[in-house]
Parts: sequence; structure tokens; C-alpha cells
Amino acid sequence: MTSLIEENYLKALFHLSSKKGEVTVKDLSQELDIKMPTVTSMMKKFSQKGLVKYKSYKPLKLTEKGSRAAGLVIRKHRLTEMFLVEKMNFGWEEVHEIAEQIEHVKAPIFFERMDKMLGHPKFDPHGSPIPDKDGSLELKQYFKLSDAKAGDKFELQAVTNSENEFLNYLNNKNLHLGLRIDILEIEEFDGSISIGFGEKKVEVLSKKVSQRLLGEIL
Amino acid sequence: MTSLIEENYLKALFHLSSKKGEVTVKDLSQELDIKMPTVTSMMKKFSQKGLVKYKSYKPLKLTEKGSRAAGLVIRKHRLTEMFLVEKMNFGWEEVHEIAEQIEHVKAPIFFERMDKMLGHPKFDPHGSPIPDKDGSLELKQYFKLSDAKAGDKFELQAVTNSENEFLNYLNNKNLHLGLRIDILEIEEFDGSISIGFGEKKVEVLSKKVSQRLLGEIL
DNA sequence: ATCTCTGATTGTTTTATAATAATAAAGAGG
DNA sequence: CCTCTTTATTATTATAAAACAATCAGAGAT
Repeated sequence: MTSLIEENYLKALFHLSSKKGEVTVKDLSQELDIKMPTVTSMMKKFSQKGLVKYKSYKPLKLTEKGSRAAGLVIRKHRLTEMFLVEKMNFGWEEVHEIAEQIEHVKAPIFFERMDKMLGHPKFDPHGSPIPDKDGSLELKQYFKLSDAKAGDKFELQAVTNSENEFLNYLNNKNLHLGLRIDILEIEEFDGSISIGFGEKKVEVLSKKVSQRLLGEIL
Repeated sequence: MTSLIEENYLKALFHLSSKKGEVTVKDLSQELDIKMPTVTSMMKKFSQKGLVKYKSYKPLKLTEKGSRAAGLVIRKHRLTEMFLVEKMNFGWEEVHEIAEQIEHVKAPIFFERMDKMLGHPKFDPHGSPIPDKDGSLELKQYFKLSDAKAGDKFELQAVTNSENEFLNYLNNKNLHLGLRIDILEIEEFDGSISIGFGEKKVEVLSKKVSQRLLGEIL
């Protein structure tokens, strides 16, 4: 059995691994807001359980088993987020905290039911892919809006970052997933980008924002 | 903040209180399958928090505050059960275990949303009343089917007991809440009862069963 | 090659929840 | 009213997850 606490370690490992493949004790410590000694001892336990490869003073690596276990937690989280948005009318900015708790429910049938009701979705409300029933994930290659050029058409399909503050900003600007955007102009000086979409709406987005918007150039 | 563990103590206190008003340490101990000394020390903490009235060697009593706190936990549980049955197509025999976990979610908005989606239900799938937003409960007076007389008409509205085994028994006999039942005959010898319902269905129920079926004599 | 700094580990302590063993209070039967 | 059983309490210990303090390892700079 993996406890709630272990599941949180797994999630953090998953997120950090997706960037670098290897994870340091310090990274984990910061991500979870748990002191390094505590992390070290938990990693020994994980190593025991075959979830991570661990050598003293060396970076951690998720094993195949650990990776699948982590994927399953992420799956539960993302299915829950999707359910909250699609079936319970929550906004995409509200669901993270709630899903954070529901994801730890020990009742496979509950998540299977969600999955079924949602028609086996491949992405969560922020465009992040949902791992399959084995916990494995095929990662889609997105473009950043910041990499598009003037004249391109862009479909917004995901965000890199799901903090409340950012999502509320997007809500205020009526920017949502699935939106088709015309890139009008890019300001060389600061990398800000002028876009047009919907009913003649025009907005200027800072580089900070456009780097966080992912999708496809059409 | 009331932890998951404290919520479980509260629930147990609520259930035991509803019968006798007062609860002994032993009762609680058995209900929760936790040894008496552990219960004693938790009750000191509860007393500190003003949730129970506690004097050494005397039975426990929920305070007003404790009673409301307990009611809120029960509310979350029962709303969840109702949601699982009504919105996610689970059977009434499946929902208890799942709700037992979801009830501990710390996100009032989540339960409010369920409540709204369900149209502010007054009863859970087993006919148990759902406490209001303050945690208070008006208890309805039910009759037991075992107290009905030959010739009576009876509407099944609740069950006293929600164990899986019993609910499956009722499922197999097509006995469900809302069903109208004709009491055909009562066997003096063992208290078993012959009933008719639906499409000319006739069944004989043991006293053990009929005592667990609650409702109204029409 | 050594010094120093950062990151990692060990060893000890804390907190919350539980258990066991030993003791004390209440209540029941004579 | 006293003894015996049941129930409750205290005191100590256990376990999991975390913290803090002190030490240790390794990488870069001198």
C-alpha cells in the first residue's frame, strides 16, 4: 500500500523527473517543503520498495516501477480535475487543490467510473496528458506561443503552469484551451506578442505569458 | 482543524450518541477498534477543544459544538453517498466505503457543489437524513416493517443497517427505497412476514429483515 | 593539493496516534 | 458493607513522519 504521504513524494518525483530525468534530494525537499534529512530517509524506504534507484550522495532516479506508481497518482489527479471541470462545473483554476485531496482515495472503481463518464479523456483541463491505466504517459510535443512568428495561426492546447494567479489572468483575457489565435506582431525589444482571436479581440501578451502557453502552429 | 482521525472519532460519537445520548469509552473503543487508553487520551483532547463534556470515569457527552462538528462530517459522508448513487451510478451497496474516504476532503465548496447538483437532498441512499449546513439533524420518526399489521400498506423509506451483505440481499429481492408494500400475513410463531409488491411479487421476510426496514404506514 | 561551500547524511528530538502493562474507580452480587 | 468484575485511567513504549544540529562528501577556486 502506498500511503498519502508516499503518493505525494511520488508525484513530486514525477514532476521533477520529467524535466531532468534525475532528481536531487534538495529538489525534492524544496518541491515538497520538507527538510532534506526527512527526504533522505524516505528515499531509503523508497529504495527498499524498489521505487527509486538510490546511492548515497548521488541523484535519485525513479525505477520503472516507481515511474508507473507515480504515473498512477498523476492519473488520479488529472482524471479528478477533468471530472471536476466537466461534470461538476468548476473552473480550471479551482480544481487543483480539490483534486490534490481526492487523488488519494483508495478505490480504483471510483477513478474508473470517472474515466468512463468522461469518455477516457487524454488530457486534463490544463492540457496536461493523463497517464494510462498502467501509469505510463506518452508525452506530446507542444510549441510555445512565444516560439511562433508573426502571421502564424496557433491553437492553444495547454499551459505549462497551473497556478491560480496565472489561470485567473487567462480567464480575464478570455484565453482558454482550444482557442485559435492569430499572431499579429512580435515586439523584438521585450518579446511581447500581439494576438488576435475570437470576435476581433486583440491583446498584447508579455513574453512571460506567451512562454507559458502551449499548442500547435496550424 | 479537525484531522481525518478526529473526524472518525466524531462520527463514531455521533452514531453512538444517537442511541443513548451518552457514550462510554468502551463503546467508542469498540466502534473504532481502538484500545481504551487511546480513546481516553483523545477524549481529553476533545474536551480541551470543547467537543465533548468529559469527567474521569463518567460517560462522555457531545457538546453542542461537538455535535455540530460531528453532524458536518456525517453530512459530508451522506452527501457523498447520494452523489455517488445519483450522479455516478453506483449501487447503494457500493458507496459506503468510497464515501468513507471522500468525506475527509477539506474543501467546503466541493460538498456545496454536490449538494446543489443533487437539489439539496434530505436523505441519503439508505434513507438516513442528511444534516444541514450547520451540522444539525432533525430526526424523522420511522416505523419498522416488523411493527406493521396484516392488511397495512407500507412505504419503504430507509434501512437501519447498511452492511453490504444486507443490501445485496435486498437487491436480490428487488426491495428498494420508495417501494410500496402490502402486508399480507404475519406468522405469529417466528414473526416472519409475507409481503406483496410490484408486479404481483410475493416474498416472505424473516423478522430479522423486517426489523431493519423502515418507513411509513400509509 | 588544500580550502571552502553546497548538498547529503547521521543522530537525536518532536508530534500525533496508537499499543501494553499496571493501577484505580464504579457498580453488582452476596 | 465488602468483594469481584468491569470499566477507565496512568505511565510507559512504539511507530511514522517530520524537524534540528552536527558531521561528512564532493566540486570549484585558489
